[in-house]
Amino acid sequence: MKQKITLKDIAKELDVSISTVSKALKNSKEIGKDTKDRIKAFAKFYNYRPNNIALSLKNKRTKNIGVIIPDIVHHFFTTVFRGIEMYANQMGYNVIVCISDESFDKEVINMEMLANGSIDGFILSLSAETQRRNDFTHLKELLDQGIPIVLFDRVTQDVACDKVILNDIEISRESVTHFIKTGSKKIALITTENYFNVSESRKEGYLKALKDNNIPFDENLILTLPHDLDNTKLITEFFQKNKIEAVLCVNEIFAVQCMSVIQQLGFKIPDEISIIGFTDGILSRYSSPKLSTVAQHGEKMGELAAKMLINRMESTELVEEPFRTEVINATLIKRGSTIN
Amino acid sequence: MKQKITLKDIAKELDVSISTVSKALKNSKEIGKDTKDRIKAFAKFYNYRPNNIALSLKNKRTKNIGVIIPDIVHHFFTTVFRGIEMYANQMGYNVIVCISDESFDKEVINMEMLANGSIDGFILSLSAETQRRNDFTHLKELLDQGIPIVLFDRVTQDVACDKVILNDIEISRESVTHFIKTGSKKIALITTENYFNVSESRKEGYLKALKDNNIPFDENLILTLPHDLDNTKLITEFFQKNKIEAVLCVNEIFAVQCMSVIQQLGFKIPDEISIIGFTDGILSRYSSPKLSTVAQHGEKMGELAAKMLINRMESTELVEEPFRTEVINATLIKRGSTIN
DNA sequence: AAATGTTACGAAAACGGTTTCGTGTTGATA
DNA sequence: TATCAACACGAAACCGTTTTCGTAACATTT
Repeated sequence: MKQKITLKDIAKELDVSISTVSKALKNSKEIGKDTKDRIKAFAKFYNYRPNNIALSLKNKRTKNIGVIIPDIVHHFFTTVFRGIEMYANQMGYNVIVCISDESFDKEVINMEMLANGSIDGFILSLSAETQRRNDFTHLKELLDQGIPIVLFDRVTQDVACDKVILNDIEISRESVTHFIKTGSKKIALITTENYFNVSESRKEGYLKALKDNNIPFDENLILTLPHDLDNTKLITEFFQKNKIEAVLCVNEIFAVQCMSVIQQLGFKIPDEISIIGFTDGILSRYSSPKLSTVAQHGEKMGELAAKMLINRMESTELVEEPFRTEVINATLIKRGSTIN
Repeated sequence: MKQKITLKDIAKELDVSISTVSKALKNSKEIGKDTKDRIKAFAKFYNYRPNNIALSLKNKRTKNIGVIIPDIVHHFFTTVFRGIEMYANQMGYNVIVCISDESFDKEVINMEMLANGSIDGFILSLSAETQRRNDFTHLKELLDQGIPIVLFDRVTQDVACDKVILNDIEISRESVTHFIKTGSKKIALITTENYFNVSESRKEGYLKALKDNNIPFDENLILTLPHDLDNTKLITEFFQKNKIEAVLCVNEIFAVQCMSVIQQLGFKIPDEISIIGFTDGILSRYSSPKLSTVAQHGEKMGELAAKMLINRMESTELVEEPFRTEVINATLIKRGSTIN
């Protein structure tokens, strides 16, 4: 077993001081040419690499970013993560991921663990439970300790930090408007319980589009589904009870479930019923017909979040720049489940 | 801004030495009761937490695990990762993820970065390019430096370390046997280019099942598809040219693409053509009919990998235990795309 | 009273780097 | 020849812990 070589080893071997070795390897002009050459050659031969931990301790920065996401087995978060990882890596940062699993406690514990020196900053999307409890003291404390945070997608107004969000209101307004333009009037919304601010925003856009086009709002055309269950029955009843011409779903799972039900009931997609979902994932792309959907550009979102965080971490300004909230523009991808 | 408090701060404030503080907080009986109480109270009040970096430097272990996966936007890897994260977290480890993006260079660079002190061990699945090049010197060097590695799924015999794999051969034999038992004879295999040892294994199981049942192997019934393209045309031709009664696909994307094509061509699933895919992901569960598929139990695989790694890292044995290769038993989930 | 043991704490080294400052040896200048 | 930079390098502090070892003060034993 070849042990990793340290400055001390090199120093001893070449009979110079540790500081000389350190300086030589950084090409300091304090050190004479021959000494430098000797040291460099030796270091290269033994494949010397400085110890990251020692550097972190000395420099008081780790070049690690902490990412906390509610769920990794989820297309949107996965793409955001990929965006973060790519940009961070490119900038010489590593990414430590923790999964909060939608739990407040896990979110808190993970963040506190990482905050004790393991990372220089956080990127996170709030867990469902955190949003429900509306308790953000853990975030505030970390910010207070000078650890920068960037929130994405599931954010809150209650903490002052950088944020990246989707223009949920606007894009769902646009989607519903598309339904209306293509002749639908009875437009349904299938959503989740509303402690998610994103569901809330999507509903807001839905209502706005109706209002803009003088279509009366019908409470019965909104279906709220629990997460992760087989909702086939509820959806079937929903479509049997109501004469629906178009439906906006807040995620792609609901959307494909709808498609199945609708086809089962004998309606033609998109001629009789149009569908738009959220998240341009694998389901949307491989369903038949292919699902029209709102692309959330997760990768772009992750990249932007990472960029904002790294910017702030590396900023040398004495006065802190004001916090920004950046908006990623979602786009409506029109495929086979809508009349285009 | 509240700066994090250190042992030194406490020592100065309470007018004792740093060592006394350290010992008091660890409840050492070297320290008198009152001193201990004073220090503990103070530490608690100021919410003292030891600095992870300093601990890492001192203890020569980081409690971090490096995970290198080829692609995160991929159901199987995502579930494996979740398994790793859950177990690691539970054991007090954090997880640093790097995405190799199927690139040899990224795999090498990322591993070397992390190996310089950032992590205590690796869990990885080889990138496609690494498998193609058959170059594993980076792995061997790290092992040689005493850094433990656990390979999962995409492994190689060329490096001596712990491994976790799926019983690919057996499960695809089982799947094809199921086709045969339910009356199919003309059984196709849709696979990827074979530098993936997993594809290779699945093909082997396929062949074995045919042989066991005295069904002659027909080269024409194997379709090799490039990755990530729209393969609809190729698949359509394939089904038009050959009279096929059942098809095994090495992933779920191929499987749903097949389903679409088959339905388009007017065949009934599963009555005229049966399908089995690999990966029990979102696609399989929400297709119609629901896809019969091979569940790879990624989470279990990840958990096992993490367990093996942590075991080895924490082992105090002087003689190293021999390397093990553990096999995760995949299961065939029979749903609507097969006759059951 | 001397020897010994116990208690309660501090000094210092160590982990692996970076960086500031000091200094002995040159060679050039006045 | 005395003075002074410039050069080339080393000593030591520092980052925040843990841990070994030393020791002053007091108590106990013989």
